[in-house]
Amino acid sequence: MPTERYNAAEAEPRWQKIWDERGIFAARNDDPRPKYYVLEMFPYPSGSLHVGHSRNYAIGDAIARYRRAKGFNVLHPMGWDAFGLPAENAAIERKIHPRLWTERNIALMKADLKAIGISYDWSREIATCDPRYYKHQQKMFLDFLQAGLVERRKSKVNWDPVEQTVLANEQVIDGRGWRSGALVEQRELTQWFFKITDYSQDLLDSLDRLDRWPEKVLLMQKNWIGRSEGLLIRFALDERSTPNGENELEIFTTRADTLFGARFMALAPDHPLALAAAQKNPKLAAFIAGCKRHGTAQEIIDKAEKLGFDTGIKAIHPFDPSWKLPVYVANFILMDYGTGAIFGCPAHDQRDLDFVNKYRLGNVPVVCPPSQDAKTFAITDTAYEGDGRMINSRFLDGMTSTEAKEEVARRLEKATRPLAKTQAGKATAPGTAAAGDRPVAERRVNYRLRDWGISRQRYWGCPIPIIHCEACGIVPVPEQDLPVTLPEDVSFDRPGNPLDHHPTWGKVACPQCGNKNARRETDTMDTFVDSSWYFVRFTDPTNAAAPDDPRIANAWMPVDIYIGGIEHAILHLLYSRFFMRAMQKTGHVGCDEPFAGLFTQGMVLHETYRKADGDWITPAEVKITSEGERRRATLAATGEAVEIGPLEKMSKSKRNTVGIVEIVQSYGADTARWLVLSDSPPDREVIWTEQGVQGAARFVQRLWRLVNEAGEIGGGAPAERPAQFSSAATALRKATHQALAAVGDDVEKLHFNVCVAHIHEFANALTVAIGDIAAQEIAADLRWAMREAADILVQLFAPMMPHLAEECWAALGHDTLVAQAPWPALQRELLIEDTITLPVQINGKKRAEVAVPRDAGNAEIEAAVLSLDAVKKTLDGKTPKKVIIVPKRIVNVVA
RNA sequence: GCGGACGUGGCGAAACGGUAGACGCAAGGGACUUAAAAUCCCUUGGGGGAAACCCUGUGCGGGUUCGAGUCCCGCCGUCCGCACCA
Repeated sequence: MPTERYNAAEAEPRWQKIWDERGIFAARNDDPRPKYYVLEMFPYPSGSLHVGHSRNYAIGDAIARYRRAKGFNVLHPMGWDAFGLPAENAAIERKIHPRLWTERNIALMKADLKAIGISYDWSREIATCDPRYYKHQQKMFLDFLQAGLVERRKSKVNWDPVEQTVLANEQVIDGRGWRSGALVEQRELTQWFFKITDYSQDLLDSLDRLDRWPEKVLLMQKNWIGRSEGLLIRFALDERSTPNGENELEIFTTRADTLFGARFMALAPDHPLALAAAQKNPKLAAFIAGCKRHGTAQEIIDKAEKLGFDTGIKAIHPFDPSWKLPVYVANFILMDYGTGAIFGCPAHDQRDLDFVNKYRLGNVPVVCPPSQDAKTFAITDTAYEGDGRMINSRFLDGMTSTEAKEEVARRLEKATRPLAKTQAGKATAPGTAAAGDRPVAERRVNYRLRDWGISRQRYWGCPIPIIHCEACGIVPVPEQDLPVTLPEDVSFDRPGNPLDHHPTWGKVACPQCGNKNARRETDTMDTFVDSSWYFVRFTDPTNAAAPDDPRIANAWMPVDIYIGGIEHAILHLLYSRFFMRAMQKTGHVGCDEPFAGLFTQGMVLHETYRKADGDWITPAEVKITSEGERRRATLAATGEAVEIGPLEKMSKSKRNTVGIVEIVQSYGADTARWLVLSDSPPDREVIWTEQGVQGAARFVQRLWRLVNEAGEIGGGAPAERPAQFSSAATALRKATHQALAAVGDDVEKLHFNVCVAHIHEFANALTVAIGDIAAQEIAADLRWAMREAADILVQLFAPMMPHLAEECWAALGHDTLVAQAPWPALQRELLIEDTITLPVQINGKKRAEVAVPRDAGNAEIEAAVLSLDAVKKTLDGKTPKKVIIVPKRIVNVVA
């Protein structure tokens, strides 16, 4: 039968149009079937898509289509993370308005997503730069403010003096602004914060409930939150030595056991006591200024020498009033962790040891490692940071480190000292001032997690709905005035925030007192805010009155499977988890975890190509020739030699991308989708090669031929399932149902590469079956089995190659859509064999096989095994020591 | 520095503690073609053998087990995350 080649370029748009016209991917909120919410991280609309981007959409779509077939009411929406800096950069570089640039990119990328046939419910499309979206974000900001989850306070930021804007840490490269190249300054700015630290413990504890998240991500979040238990200790200061009579210094430590090894105290350069001392000591002031100049680049921190400055202040040891400790300002103490002050125990902390060795302060070991003799144990240039027995520690001697920590805490909790006259360092227990005496120490849990600063001095973001009034202070924009929309007429011809320069936008009357000279907040929100709740908005995307309808949101949420890159393992996912809690607290939703399941897909890699002059060349411009094992690349247009470079993640900068449009036009979307799902486990990297594309394209054609051949044989089959099947028909049916069982299992586990292998196996089996019967008269039962095989084969690959599947489905005579067909019912009885073949091991090495009835007892199996020639030969008449029979798996004879 | 993951043919990879290398790619041989493409068949971890088969093999060294790619301990290597976090 001459079957024409499958023409993807013609067929794919035709089926996309039919899906679209029939609206079959629209999810209804009132559908009674069980829900399944599958979501791929929405993209930033940077331009057009390349096949590297397509992988997470291909994964998500395979899941969505499979779940639909399994009878779920599937929500599979898509939108645009549309605010952000690149739009402003485009405005500066190309003189195009950020909104126009963004809208144009959305149109381009939407066309790409449609061209690969992802089954989205486009009726729910949202863009975060749409006032109909950010209006609700502003409302929630105000709700959070009222609920005490938003704070305004001073904070240190990286300030680019040329761009006149705040830079994120990752925008600071070697201490310079990534665009301007200007030396970045540390500045104090008043910023808005979301109080994510209110939820530190909850965000940590709840990780245990996220049993469908990758371990790696859970661990990264746990480390990021960074809980540590310790002791907050109030050291008395010798008032005669302090600049303004300060008499107390609070420190945080996790190693209270090493208190008798203390040699010095150290303050962060921006600690209040350090600043107070600097006022009276110009040399100290100069030292502090020097510390601030150092950037935050990791290389610098790594190699930076531990530097300190002796303030002359003396601290008094909590267990010995006569023991005075010098107070230094040191460059390695961070103001925003703990209290910004420490006691230094050099013998048991490497940084402290480096410090004392520089300033010759000496050390006293107080923890003796189990393997060492207390009498001779000494520390020179490597601190011992492990556990052991206490030495040189008075009443702690002989205890373990753990016991000593507990003993110190117990004693210092009971000890009290009068309330500080002048507090040095952070206040710790507000409201206890009236009580008079306070304990010298408190047990304290500290977290690495910091509050989330959301202020950005940018135009293209969600305006913060606040008005500053000289009389009333901070005034929320009244709800009826929301949204606060961005002005259209802005210019980007000078540095800084265009909203600041706008002649009229910032001027507004105070909603409370009517003061005409009030001013709008000109900071906009971090774009991570936009992406922290969009998944809720998808449940009710056109709701004009509220961010969502809690009844609808609660029915859909949480997202059942969220698919995206590992690069979002911390910030986006942590912020979203916080935001759900804040939305729950303010009555917008009823659950706290947004994503029940998470899947982080691997990158798509491609070779890189470079000309002699160093310019990167795109794969499309390169011609590859092979001479035996060697591959050679030339520039197709000129024949110029091109160097083949290493595999890299597809990226614009290395130009090693393959565009969606070009691949869809030359091979079809299904080929591309198949390739990115087939070669590697989806959480690992996959390599895009021309051979891979050709292989996938060949398989597309092979499936098309195979289905047509099987369909022709199955064409004359009876509608009803025959009562009896011949052995050939039964064998085919077994192969069919084995494939069905395996593929279903693979998709559930998201093992798409194994799933692909099983489809290949089934295709191979079907090819053999067709070859075996081609010449014979074909009985009705075999025809029926062949049609069943063809139908199921098509349904198995339909989630991954949906267009080809529709074309095949139609060719098989169906007048329905395979996208709407229920998943085939598995006939388990076909998976059960009457006789099973067990491998037989002798002393753990496979030596033979034995065929036994499925329900054979152990005695019967043992007898069969012992009668095997290979076994008899080894045993040589002796009785085996043991025969291990693992039911339906293996037999091991121990000789 | 701290934390984690991984290490299997020429390559991408499979393998509930139970027959290591499924499936694909590449390579080689063959069929069909005037020829090419497409398609189909065969071979392909290493070593031995005419063959049946045998030996060996999952980074290295130990251990647990009837049985280890898989579990435990110690090395070596690669990758990732965090990082002056007291």
